[in-house]
Amino acid sequence: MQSKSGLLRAHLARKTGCNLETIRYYEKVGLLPEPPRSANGYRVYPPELAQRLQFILRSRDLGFTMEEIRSLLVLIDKGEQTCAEVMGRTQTHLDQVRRRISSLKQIEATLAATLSQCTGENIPDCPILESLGGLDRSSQLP
Amino acid sequence: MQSKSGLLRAHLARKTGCNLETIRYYEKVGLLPEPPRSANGYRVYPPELAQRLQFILRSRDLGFTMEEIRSLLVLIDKGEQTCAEVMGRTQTHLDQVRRRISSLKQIEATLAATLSQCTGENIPDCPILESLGGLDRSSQLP
DNA sequence: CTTGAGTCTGTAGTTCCTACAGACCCTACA
DNA sequence: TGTAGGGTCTGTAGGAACTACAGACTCAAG
Repeated sequence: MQSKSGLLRAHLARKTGCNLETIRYYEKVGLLPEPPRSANGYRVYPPELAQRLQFILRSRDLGFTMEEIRSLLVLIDKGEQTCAEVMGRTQTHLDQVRRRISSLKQIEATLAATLSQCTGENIPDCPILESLGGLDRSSQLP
Repeated sequence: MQSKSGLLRAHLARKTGCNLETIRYYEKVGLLPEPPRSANGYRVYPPELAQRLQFILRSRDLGFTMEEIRSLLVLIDKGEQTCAEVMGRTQTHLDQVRRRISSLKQIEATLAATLSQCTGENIPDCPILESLGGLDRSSQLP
C-alpha cells in the first residue's frame, strides 16, 4: 500500500530515522501540517512534508529547541524570509554551542588531570574525588 | 532568619541561580541529602551542600543526564570503592565528555559553515534554510 | 496585632517526546 | 475462504527533569 504521491507514516519514519509516534506528535503540535489521507484514512506524506520533517529533525540534532525550530519554520512558511533574521538566530545558537564546548573542555581537562594523578592503588584519599568536589560554576552558561 | 551554619532554601537558590523548587526536587530524587532543619522545620543548607548543588547544576548545564550526575556524585560520596574503581568510572566519564565535545564540534562546524554562506542581504532563498533542509542526517549524533 | 515575606507539604502542570491499547484495514499464503 | 501478519488509526498513559501552584504555618517589622 504505497501511494505513488507520497509515503506512509512508517515508511517516512524509516527514511528519516524519526520515531513513528514523533511524526504524529509533530503534527499535533503544529510543526507538521496535517497530510492528505488515502482512501482508507492513512496519512500520505508528499515529498515536501518529508523534507520539512528532515529540517525539523536536523535542527533538533543541532540542539535547537522546539520554539527555535518553530520560529525557523515560520520564516520558511511566510516566504518573505529576511535572511538577516535567520542569520541572527543561527549566530546566537552557534554562540551557545561554543560556550558549551568550552565548558566541556574545562571539565575534560579537570578529569584528565586528576586521572593522571591516580596510581590505581588502593589508597584511602583518592585525588580524583578531591578535585571533582572542587569544580565551581563561576564560568557557566548564561 | 539566617542560621550561621547555613543558608535557607531561597537564599541557596539565589546564590546558585537554581530554581527554588528544583532544590527540593533534587532532595526528593536523592541527589541532595536531606539537610538539617532549624527549630521551626526550615531546611538549613551547610556549605558542603551548597557546593554539592553547585556541582549538580554545573553538570546539568553541561548536558549530563540525571543518571550521569548521580554516578558522578557517587565518586564524591566515596563509598567502599577502591581507587581503581573510581579511576574506571572517571575514565568512563572522561570518554563521555570527549564524545560530547566532538559531537558539539560537528554541530559547530555545520552552523559556522552555513552561516558563512549567508550574506545577510534580503534575498529570497536563504542558504541557511537551504542547507538545513537539504542536509541529510546520515552523519548525526551517536 | 496585622502585614508581608518566607517556609512547609503535597500535588498538578510543562516540555518533548515515547509507548501502549483496542479497533480497523490489507495482503499473502494455505 | 480463512487466518496470520503486518500496517494504520485514535486516544491516552508514561517518563524525564523540572516548575508552579495551593493551603497552612512561622516569623520579624511596623
